[in-house]
Amino acid sequence: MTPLPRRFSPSAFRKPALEVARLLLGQKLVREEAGVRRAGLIVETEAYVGAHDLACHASKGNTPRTRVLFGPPGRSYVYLIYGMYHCFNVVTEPEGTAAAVLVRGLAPLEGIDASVRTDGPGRLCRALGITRADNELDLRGGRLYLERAAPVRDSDVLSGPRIGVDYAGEWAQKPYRLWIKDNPFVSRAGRAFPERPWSAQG
DNA sequence: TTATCGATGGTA
DNA sequence: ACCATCGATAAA
Repeated sequence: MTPLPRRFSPSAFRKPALEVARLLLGQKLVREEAGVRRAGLIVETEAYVGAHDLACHASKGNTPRTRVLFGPPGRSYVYLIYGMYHCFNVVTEPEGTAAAVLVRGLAPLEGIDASVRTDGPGRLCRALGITRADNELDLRGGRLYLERAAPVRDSDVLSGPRIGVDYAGEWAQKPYRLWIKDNPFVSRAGRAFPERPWSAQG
């Protein structure tokens, strides 16, 4: 038996963002720069399901910033938020369809000091050194990539509304935020909101 | 513990 | 003007 490839192929991401958001839970995000390797397990994600999703940046159209969302799956979408922080996404769906998964929480694995927090989309980018220079990267290789790691059971996955998208009307209420139950590296921002088991999600 | 507020700059 | 955030500070 040959071992399963640890890298994901782009076809793993050529599917609806909600499926990819589920797939990414328990997988490993790795950053290598100047011979330094930093990595963590993904414990919290959010799906931005397409241009019709008013919370998705692609709903503003194909612009210099959002063009990567309309491109092929399996690439990074990194943007600056509030002038100070970065958010890391994985582009999903076939080329021409714009969707992505935001990574919101990491459990530190390698090369991250214990005093550095990795819960929250801005903090995890800071911890790994992800910036806009990492936008539009093919996540199979190079200095930023995903690896197969720890499978997560459906019974350990919860879902709830996405954080910070109140402007998106009814889209703000959809349970497109997923996280690993009881994991300490899940941001606490969504705690006051209703949550439901992934198994009830369908 | 929760609530509020300012920092800071790309984007449209 | 807005923003897929964070950290400091205040109040309780």
